[in-house]
Amino acid sequence: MQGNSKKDRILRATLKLITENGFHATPVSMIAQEAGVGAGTIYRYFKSKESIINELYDIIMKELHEATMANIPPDISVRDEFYTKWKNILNFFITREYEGRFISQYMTSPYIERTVIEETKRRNIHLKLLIERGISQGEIRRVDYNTIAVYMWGTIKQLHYLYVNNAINLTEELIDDIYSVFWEGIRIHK
Amino acid sequence: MQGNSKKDRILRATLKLITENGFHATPVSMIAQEAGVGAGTIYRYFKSKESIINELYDIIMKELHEATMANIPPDISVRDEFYTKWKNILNFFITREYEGRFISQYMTSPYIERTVIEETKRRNIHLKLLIERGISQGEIRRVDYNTIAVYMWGTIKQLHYLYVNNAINLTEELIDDIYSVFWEGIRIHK
Amino acid sequence: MQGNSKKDRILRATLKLITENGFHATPVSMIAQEAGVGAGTIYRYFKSKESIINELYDIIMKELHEATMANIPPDISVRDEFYTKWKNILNFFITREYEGRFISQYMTSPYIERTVIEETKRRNIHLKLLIERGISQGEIRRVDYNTIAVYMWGTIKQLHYLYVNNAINLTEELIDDIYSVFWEGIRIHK
Amino acid sequence: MQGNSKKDRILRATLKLITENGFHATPVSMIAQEAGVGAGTIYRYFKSKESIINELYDIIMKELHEATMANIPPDISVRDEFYTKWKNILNFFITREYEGRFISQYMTSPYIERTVIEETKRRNIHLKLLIERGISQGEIRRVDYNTIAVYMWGTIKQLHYLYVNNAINLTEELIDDIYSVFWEGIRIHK
DNA sequence: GATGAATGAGTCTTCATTCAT
DNA sequence: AATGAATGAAGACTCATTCAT
Repeated sequence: MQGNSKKDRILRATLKLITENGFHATPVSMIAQEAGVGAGTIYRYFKSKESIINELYDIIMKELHEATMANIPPDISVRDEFYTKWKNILNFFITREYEGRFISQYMTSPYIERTVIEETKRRNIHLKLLIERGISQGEIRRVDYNTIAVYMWGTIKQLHYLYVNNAINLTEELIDDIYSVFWEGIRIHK
Repeated sequence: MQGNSKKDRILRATLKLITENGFHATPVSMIAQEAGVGAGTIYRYFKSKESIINELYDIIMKELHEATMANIPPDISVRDEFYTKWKNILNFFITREYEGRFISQYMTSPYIERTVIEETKRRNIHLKLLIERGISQGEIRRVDYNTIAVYMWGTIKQLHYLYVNNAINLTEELIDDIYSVFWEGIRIHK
Repeated sequence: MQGNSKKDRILRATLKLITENGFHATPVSMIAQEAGVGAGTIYRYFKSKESIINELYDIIMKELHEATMANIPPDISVRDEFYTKWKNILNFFITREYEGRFISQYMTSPYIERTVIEETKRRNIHLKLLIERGISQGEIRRVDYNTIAVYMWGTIKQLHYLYVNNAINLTEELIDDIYSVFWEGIRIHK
Repeated sequence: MQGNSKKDRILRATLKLITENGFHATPVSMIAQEAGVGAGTIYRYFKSKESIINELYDIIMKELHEATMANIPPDISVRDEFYTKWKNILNFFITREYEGRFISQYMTSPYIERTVIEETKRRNIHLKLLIERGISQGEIRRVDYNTIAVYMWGTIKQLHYLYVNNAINLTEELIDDIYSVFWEGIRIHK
């Protein structure tokens, strides 16, 4: 999606316009114009307007996954791995403006095919492993995988929601304050 | 909205259909049919299709607020007040199927007038007071209000998201497990 | 139409609103409100919205006719009768703002039943008699009745058109200048 | 507007239907059908239904102006220039059935943008020059420009009105009779 | 008689998608 | 492969008219 192929330009145009205006306020003709292609051309690369969204969602979720896994050396501690991954995801949402808002908007939308739920689960396996490692190493309490997932994603999505609606000032202090509750909540207090 | 007036029937029909199909996949004519009124009748009670949503959102947020404040005796402990309110909100999301999904979908939508953000802030004042009480009574750590807000809402919204997408089995154990992380994360470990 | 009966109030409201806004920009409900009656009440007095127009047209044309015949003593000269009647009509158009504009707007409209053409002809008989008298008395040239009619009405309607569109400044000089062309054009130059 | 382009066909269809039925009794779908195009196609060429009218009015007024100026050799006499132009305009109204009725109907309508009034004034400059020439050459009396304008247009519009309503039989005799009153009224009787 | 809430047919307009070039 | 003109189905909304009260 970083390239300059027609398909990439269509995807980027869709991401930008749909994030800014919403799905129904973005006609295909507008996407075509922003992408610098003919309206008909879009239908060479995508079956329908909806399918652009689905492909976009898939790409962005892959990118999010990659970003999540960055800076995790093989010998990283449980504590650091949790922190690094949480921060990786948060950074993705905050720094990649369009992508972050796009995920928020379309995660709950009826346009996204329901297969992505499965896909997401599959991509979260690394988290399951991390939890198991944390428990077996006596670093964290014996909490459910879903519990961790709820906290990892729930905090980030809510933070992001407040951020894009200008309801909060996103300082390092606040971010660390928020993370600390999560970590204090799951770690074993020795 | 529980009544049988035409207006109530329109609101209920809109809530159901829009939650199930989305705003743009729900023609006004369909709302009229579900409500058992003529299409034109809708415009006696609402300025536009969009304004139905806005009124609906307002009503539901009021109901959510009321539900949040239930079962809070004056002499309740900080610990119990946190738990009760969190459970109240979660219960509202889980048991009021349409209302919960509606809030999730439209919280981020462009249809909702931006004044509701302020309204929401205003309604959350009780949470601010609770936090202050918890801190002054030495029950919880000195955490930011926004941190608490992120956890209260973030966990519930994510739980709800997984629930309506059938990604989790919502047992009492899981719910308590999830809540415990929050509470362990903010309470002072004596 | 000067009275205070419901019917009169409906007619007056229609005249005002329709002249200012046009037929299609004036809903029946607006007429009802202006008249201070219920919308349904209008249908006790008129078969349809269109029929209000037709009745209105009929009333106004009668009033115009009466105004036309004012100040004509039995022994008036041909010259004075022409002048007085022309001025009478012009005055009606200019001083009765709504009525004048109403006639202009609806004379050519498809809402007016075509029977009024006959009615108008019938009402113009006095003009035919005047012409005949003028010719037999050697005051005016032997011109066709239709010619006179074209001038009487054409000049007034065009003057009125320019007047309501603020295209001219309607001074006594201009009015007399205009009339003089007509009179000089038909009188016998002795 | 004589061509066979889609735009021309839309303009011609609108002229015909709107003249026969009136603006509000002519749905866009009907125009599309008469023009042999899809309803949506109309909006490629015109911003709105109203804008078709405005463009139409502009085109027709240009054509009327051209027709008015026909057959006027540079050395034409004042008398002949008056007559030729008057006849040119009358012929346009009579022979171009739709155009004539369209002008009559929409000259006073609220759909026509008010800028056209100015445009019309501008186009009538040639008449001003003719009057000045007539006065300086001692051919016509010192009458106001507006007086002449009232007669030129007033007579034609009234004649046309009676003609399209079948109230008169438009013979050459009548036409000349009518014109003679105007000319006798303004010329200097030597 | 009077009302005005209710209706639903009818209108303009948008826009995803097609297809001739 | 690429285009963009053309389409027409579909949608929000208005309003003349009806009818139960």
